[in-house]
Amino acid sequence: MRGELGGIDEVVGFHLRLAHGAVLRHFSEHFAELGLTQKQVSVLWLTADNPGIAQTDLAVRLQMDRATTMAIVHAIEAKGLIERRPSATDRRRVAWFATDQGSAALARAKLAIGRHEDWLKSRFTEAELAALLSFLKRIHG
Amino acid sequence: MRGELGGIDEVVGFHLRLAHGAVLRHFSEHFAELGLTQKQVSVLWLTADNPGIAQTDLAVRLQMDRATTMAIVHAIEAKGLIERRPSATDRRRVAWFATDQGSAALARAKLAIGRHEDWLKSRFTEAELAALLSFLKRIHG
DNA sequence: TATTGTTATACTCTATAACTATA
DNA sequence: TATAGTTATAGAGTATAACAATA
Repeated sequence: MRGELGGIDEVVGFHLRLAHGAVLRHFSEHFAELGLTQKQVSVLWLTADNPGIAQTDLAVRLQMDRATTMAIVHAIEAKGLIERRPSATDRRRVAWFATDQGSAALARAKLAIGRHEDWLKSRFTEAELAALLSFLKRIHG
Repeated sequence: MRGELGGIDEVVGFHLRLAHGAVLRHFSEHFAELGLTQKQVSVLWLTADNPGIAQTDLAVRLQMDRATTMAIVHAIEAKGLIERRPSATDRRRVAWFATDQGSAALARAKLAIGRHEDWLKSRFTEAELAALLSFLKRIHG
């Protein structure tokens, strides 16, 4: 029944939070040697796949505030993994590109995330995985 | 295929993070007047449902570090929503109980969370919801 | 020796508000 | 007026390390 609440175990948001925490914990514990957080890898990955992307575009893709995006972009810029160039058409914008070092770091990160994803996916059949992915996309729009 | 990674959109953990963020954002934006975070409500709820629960038990149920649990427990203790009593059998332990004020706050929070959950659940059929819940539980164990 | 609660500390993520430069 | 980037600031959540009291 919708709209009725008994114990906290019935709350979908509760289990979503625990699941997210478990996955984040696994990533942090197993891939600390990467020197990159999940979020930093996301920004690096999106930048490598979309050369010249601006911070506002990254913010939209990652559903983050502009200021939050700044902090993450600047953290991986400081590591030398991405670099900025002025936009040719709009001088307010900054175009971001992965450096060679960034591409190499991303390749390493993808291997780690591949193992991480296999650990996560091992619980599910292919059909279940497709359903889960569809459900999650429906939640975040 | 497992073990292969193309774009970031194929990464389950990526969508889990976005979904979690979207739900957290909806809760924060719509129920700021509660004066309680999701996490604080969780602790209050578990305490009300399990009178005399200890911090370590809360930590296990919420998959948190003891120190992290402390911060949340003490925050809602400071609001007067839960109170401590020494354990009768083990003097190291603290037994936690919801106060009358805490029970009232929890009742209000449950109404808010009910609306929040309806917003979340509106995307799914009953069968899909059962599947989603099962998947999430499988992830966090 | 192990467990419970505690404190100090630090890092990540998140957001708001206000500012500058540009459109 | 609106947008892009920036900075300052603050709060929430997370974790590690070390300690005292108790088991």
